[in-house]
Amino acid sequence: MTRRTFHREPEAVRQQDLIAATLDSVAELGLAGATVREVSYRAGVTPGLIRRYFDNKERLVAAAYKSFIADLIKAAEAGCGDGPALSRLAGLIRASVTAPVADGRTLSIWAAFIGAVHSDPVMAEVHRDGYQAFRDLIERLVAEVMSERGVALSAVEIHRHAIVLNALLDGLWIEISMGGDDFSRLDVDRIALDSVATLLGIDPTEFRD
Amino acid sequence: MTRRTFHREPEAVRQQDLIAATLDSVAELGLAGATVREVSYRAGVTPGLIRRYFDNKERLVAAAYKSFIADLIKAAEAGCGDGPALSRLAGLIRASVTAPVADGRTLSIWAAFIGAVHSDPVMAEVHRDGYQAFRDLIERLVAEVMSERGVALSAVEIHRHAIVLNALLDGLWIEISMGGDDFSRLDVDRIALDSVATLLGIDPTEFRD
DNA sequence: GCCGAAATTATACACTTGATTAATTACTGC
DNA sequence: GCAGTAATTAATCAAGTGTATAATTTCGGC
Repeated sequence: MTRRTFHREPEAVRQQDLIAATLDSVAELGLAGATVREVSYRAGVTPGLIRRYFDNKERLVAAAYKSFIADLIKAAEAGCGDGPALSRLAGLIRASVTAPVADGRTLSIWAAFIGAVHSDPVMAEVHRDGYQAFRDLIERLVAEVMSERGVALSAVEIHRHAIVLNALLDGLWIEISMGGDDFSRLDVDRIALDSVATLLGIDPTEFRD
Repeated sequence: MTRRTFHREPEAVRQQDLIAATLDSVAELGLAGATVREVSYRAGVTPGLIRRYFDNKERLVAAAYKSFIADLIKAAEAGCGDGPALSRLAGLIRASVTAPVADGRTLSIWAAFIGAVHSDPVMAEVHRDGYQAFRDLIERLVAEVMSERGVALSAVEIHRHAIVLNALLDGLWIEISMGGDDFSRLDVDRIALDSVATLLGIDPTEFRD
């Protein structure tokens, strides 16, 4: 009747492991499948341990969602790189419609969490922050692109452009991640870039880099 | 110790009541909150009764989702009316960004269900069918609009337009339903119509009806 | 009016869930 | 090496879940 062996981990590592295990559970089994037991099993740990690192299961889930959103935005921003605003915007668009942002697992996790946003205030806050960050990023880029090209637009016009671009990218992201259609990566890039160019009144050939 | 009184209902009515109660529960409490007891309580009925009308709770939820999707598509199609293809497309767009299609409750229900699509095959099928129906509707309209205007496009070009339009409408629908921004209904209509017109290469003023 | 079939209720069961607590183990500082 | 502290396990609990079944009530046909 010997206990299972274990080894201690620094707090940050264990927390990260638990969050990763939570995201794995959510991706494969949905939010309802991310039980304390399932998560702890995937993390190679005992259920009781979760409570030492997260007050509630609710907190754990919220932390996982926060981490997920942060990674998503980080990946999108990384696609921007640096250089002229136009090519940064192109990079953002490409990143939004390509893995790892646009892929089945990411969509599954997003879909699972999004359902909890409405009924859980904590999740709602995390969601709102992340969403706004992405929209601000787009709006800033649009503004830079326009000023770079010497096109004078009012603040509301830029805002409107950001709304439309954001919607288009969201929609494309969902469509692509769902994988119903079978477009090659090249197609996806061109469709996204051409559409955004058209919406902004830019020559698509120039926009493709 | 007298039993509560009750009255019998025809099968179709009871089924519809249970589905409506399920959707209410899902809208307010999320999918996890739509327990057998909660649903039966809202339907003014006893938990056990559900089993007479639906084999599983899973079946009940799937039926609710199916009904929800059907109503959504019906509402979108109703916005089309009849007449020239261009005005039917305009009607579809308006319907997509206006209540009851675009509103908080609808989004909540959609979000709650969408999370279950990945892990539940039955839900996946319902989802796929509804999604494809909407995309086909758009594709057909685009084709008609183009032929109506004497613009010759290949099948793949029309398909691409449908993909982009669908994405844009989905994205706008989400944004509007979330209600983060505060645009008036007029703004919403104009933004959606102008964007679609631009994407299709149509003069926006002509498109607004 | 009453009888029988069908709908509905009431109750109970087995299971899973998140949470709690005490016992044990691994590791750090000396 | 050793002691003490903190992390981890193990075991248990109460609450809530979906499901099953028997007891009741409603209501249409006669």
